Amino acid sequence: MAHKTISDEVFLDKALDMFRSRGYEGVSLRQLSAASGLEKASLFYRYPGGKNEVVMAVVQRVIDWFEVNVFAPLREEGSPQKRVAIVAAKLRIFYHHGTRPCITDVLSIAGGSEELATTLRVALEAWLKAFTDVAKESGMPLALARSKAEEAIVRIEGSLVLARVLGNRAPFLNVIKLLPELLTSKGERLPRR
Amino acid sequence: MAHKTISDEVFLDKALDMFRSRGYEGVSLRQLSAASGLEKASLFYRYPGGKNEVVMAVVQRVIDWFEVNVFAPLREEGSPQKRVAIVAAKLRIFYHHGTRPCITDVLSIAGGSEELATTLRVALEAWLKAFTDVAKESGMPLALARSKAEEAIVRIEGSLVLARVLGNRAPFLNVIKLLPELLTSKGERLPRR
DNA sequence: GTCTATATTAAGATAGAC
DNA sequence: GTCTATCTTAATATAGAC
Repeated sequence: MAHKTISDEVFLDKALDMFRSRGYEGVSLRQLSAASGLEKASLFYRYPGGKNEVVMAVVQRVIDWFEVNVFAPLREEGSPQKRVAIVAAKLRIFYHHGTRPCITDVLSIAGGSEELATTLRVALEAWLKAFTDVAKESGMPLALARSKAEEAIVRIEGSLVLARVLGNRAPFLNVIKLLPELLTSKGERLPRR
Repeated sequence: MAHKTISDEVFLDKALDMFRSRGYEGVSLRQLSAASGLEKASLFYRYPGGKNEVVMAVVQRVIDWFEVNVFAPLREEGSPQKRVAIVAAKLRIFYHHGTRPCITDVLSIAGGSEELATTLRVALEAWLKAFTDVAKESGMPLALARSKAEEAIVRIEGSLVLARVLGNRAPFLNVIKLLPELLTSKGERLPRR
């Protein structure tokens, strides 16, 4: 086999793992080439925009994953508590139980394109809105729901930083466990509209 | 003036600002040269170990700042609440009211030396210990004090990530404001030993 | 659609003049 | 103690063979 190939999905998963641990500036096309088995020229054939186009495809794949595994389940039937618990389990897996950084954190460090920064901002705002909506539905007034959603994401992001620096996953696992009680009011539940 | 010069303090402050916003891989010696007005060869004269030695000097300067402005004030006389409030104000300034990232977050992204990673871990553990000690002194049992200290740092780090991605400093300013009540028990105070 | 080969620019780093 | 000049390697990117 003189020529090697690799599916876009497998390639982007490898690229995701590299970008989320080393950042935009920390991943070179040579490294992407070595990890995928494809020559650099082949990467340019698939992604004519070069590294920026690769990282944008990676981020879009993450956004799609969040839509399916986080945003959609939060809109399903069932009690808000139950929906949040399901999503918490998904997030635990996405972050490999705290052993993988958040790509939004790592890629938001300057170096990437304006397009990348904007996409990350929009994606994080969507996450914030999804958490706010479920908290509101559990019975909280909007301002409180928004505040709890912020606190939840702040604590997920912050605990992943601690996990990376200290090698201690406990704070992350703790936040994931607390997520249902953090995001849903324990009082009376409002009927779903 | 054919030759230019710059004090170590001013140079390291410029370097700190660059490293905390762009990360280790995102700052080149050429950029450090341009920002300081010194040629690359002059930087190697001052820091023979190259970029790693520069970043280690930057980190040591931050550690020294924390010793003077965070750790020492937390050991002073006065109520724990008051001491934490003083330190909170210092931290607000260090992070430029939420407009500058945490260097521990940014530099812990892979790319730097093992020495750098170890130094960041030790520094963050010292911060955790300082917060744990003041929380314990305010009357909490050790396990609770440690948990509150973790939560405080998690929320500082996480809110700085949100500030960077969303351009919204409110969550950071909120955590800084909450710091005294987060880290000190509101009940009876134990007498200082 | 992947390859080899190459172009161009920038990276980290050093030698030696002043 | 800073400079100019240079070295070596690696970065992004493209041309053209297969």
